[in-house]
Amino acid sequence: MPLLNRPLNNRHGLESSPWVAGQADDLVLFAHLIDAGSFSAAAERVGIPKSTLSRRLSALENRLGQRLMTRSTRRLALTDFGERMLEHARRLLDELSEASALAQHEQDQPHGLLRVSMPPDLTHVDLATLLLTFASRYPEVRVALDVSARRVDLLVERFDLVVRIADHLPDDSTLVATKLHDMRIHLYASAAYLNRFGTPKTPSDLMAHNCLPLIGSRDETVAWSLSSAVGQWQGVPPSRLSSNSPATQRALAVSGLGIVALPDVLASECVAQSTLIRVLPQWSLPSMTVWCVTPGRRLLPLRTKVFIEMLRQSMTGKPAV
Amino acid sequence: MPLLNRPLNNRHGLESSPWVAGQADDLVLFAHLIDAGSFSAAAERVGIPKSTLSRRLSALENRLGQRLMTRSTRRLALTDFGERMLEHARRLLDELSEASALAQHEQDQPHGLLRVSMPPDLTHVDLATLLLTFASRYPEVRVALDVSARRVDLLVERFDLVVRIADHLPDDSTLVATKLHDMRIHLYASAAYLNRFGTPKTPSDLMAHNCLPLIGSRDETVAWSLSSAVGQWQGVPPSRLSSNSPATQRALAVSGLGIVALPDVLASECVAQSTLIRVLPQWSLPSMTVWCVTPGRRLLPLRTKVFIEMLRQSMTGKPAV
DNA sequence: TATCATTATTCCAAATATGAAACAGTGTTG
DNA sequence: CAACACTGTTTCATATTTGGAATAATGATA
Repeated sequence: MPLLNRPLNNRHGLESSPWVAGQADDLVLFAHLIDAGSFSAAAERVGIPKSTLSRRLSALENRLGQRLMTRSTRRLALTDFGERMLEHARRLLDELSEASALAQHEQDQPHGLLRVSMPPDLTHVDLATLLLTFASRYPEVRVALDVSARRVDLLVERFDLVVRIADHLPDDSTLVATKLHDMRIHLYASAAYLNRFGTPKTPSDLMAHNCLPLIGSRDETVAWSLSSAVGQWQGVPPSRLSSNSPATQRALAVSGLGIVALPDVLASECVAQSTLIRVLPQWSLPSMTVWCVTPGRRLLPLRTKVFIEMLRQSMTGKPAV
Repeated sequence: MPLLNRPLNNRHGLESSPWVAGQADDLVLFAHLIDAGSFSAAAERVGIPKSTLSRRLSALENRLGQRLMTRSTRRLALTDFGERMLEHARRLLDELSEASALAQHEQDQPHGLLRVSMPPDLTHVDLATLLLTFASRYPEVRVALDVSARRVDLLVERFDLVVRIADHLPDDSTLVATKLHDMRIHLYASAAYLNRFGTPKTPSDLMAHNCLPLIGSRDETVAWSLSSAVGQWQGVPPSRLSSNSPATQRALAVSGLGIVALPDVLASECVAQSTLIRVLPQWSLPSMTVWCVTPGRRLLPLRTKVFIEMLRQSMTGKPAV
């Protein structure tokens, strides 16, 4: 082991004392022992057998090179060395308790700063209401919401949660993608458009229509894959206008510019207002999935868990799986 | 388990957080990890394989219920929870370092208060010189010397060291008696006495002399058991004066009041000055042993070890066995 | 003074943690 | 842009630690 290129950024400037396995734990046990007054009492309080407690304190004394206390079977008397060591042990115990309390509180009550990134296309989620409800239900959580189409880096920007929309997400080793919602996608057009250009009866009829396809990340026009109980059809829809924003597509379709593929949730409002009409109602496109990307599935901050749950409910109307 | 009579003398008034094995240690490891900047560096600095470090930090996070940091293979980024936890972890590490430093210093340099109890009979040890030398050689040690004949309780009075004189010491499980020195005991009288009453030629002649026997703890006169190459003799010496203090006995003998049994070390000075003369020089009494009683043989404070060594040398002129 | 209730320690099979090497993934470099 | 150097994690035989029962020992009690 080269001593020369040893890292020098020690916080204390001094060579740090060598790590000894169990040292901190045993000192804490020592504090517990003295507080309890006897090995038996301390063992019970702490929840370990007294044999273990006895062995570990002997080991501690051996490592320290001195006795911490003189033990008769009936009485424990601190050595003066033990008395001085006890001060440190007590501070260790206190600090440990505070740390545990912090972890406990952290698990009990969601709080802290929740950093979320969302694509702008997620317009069918009523963000305003969602955030308002969230804020009133979890007053200790502040939310930093980033709405952008860019592919943010969860790690360097410290996001707790990134919402993505895609049919399939590349598997990342450190990140975990959870399915939030499956968006059923169907074709829609405005009544004005259909009156003018006619209503397609079969998928192949689409080739004679104006379509408003989604364009992918590399400007390629994505083909439409239609499927129904009858069979499948695939083709690149003829288009003169395309967009990478479903919200924009919807607006274009409402204006009567063509046939568009939209998630039901995004279209439902327009359908209710009759500004859009479903086209080829027996046929549907492959559903898109709303993903929720987090750093690891387990051990998420509580604020993240409750936010995800609220998102899921607002999108599906149902509680978690 | 009865919850009712649970001990209530918890220092915090609160129910103490449950003990988790390894928790304190792992938090310290966490502090080391962040200080080092990476698992590999921390593992090397701390002296454990990185696999162990990785496993233990995962376990810690599981117990805490949250991630402390997001790890890509190239970068470690603290969670904000981790950031808050780090404060506690750092304080734990600092406290542990101070405790280790205390133990280290304690082993390097004898210091502290040395509590010694001695019987007053140990007059042949030049205590003044001994203590003076000790004080100058180990300036960080203060000495509390208790000179008394009473049988002090090492444990409750917190003595580091009790010197006892006896032929045999009862075995105590928690205490340890080390042999410091064997005192040869012979008979002595003053020239004036021998001139007046004659010099005994055989042990039985003693029965016609004035003897100054030692009296035991219950005022019983202790019989003299004489032994020589020729044989053995035992008898209760006739006496009109007795004492429980060898120093007093010696003074009485010097004054010509009778024949006394004295350790050689106690008599040698008087013999050199011819104030005492050895009687029945072929015969000797069972030797008495100077014992050194300590709480346990190993893990004594350094001050105790060095004091015992100095005591041994001052009594025998030789270093330790 | 002898007995008793309770204490700390020791023993050893069973559970647990360890660590060298293999693995899988990431940012950098020529 | 591909090979590289180094990262954190996993694997699995090995070594260590654990804990229930037995032991040894003490102070209080009758």
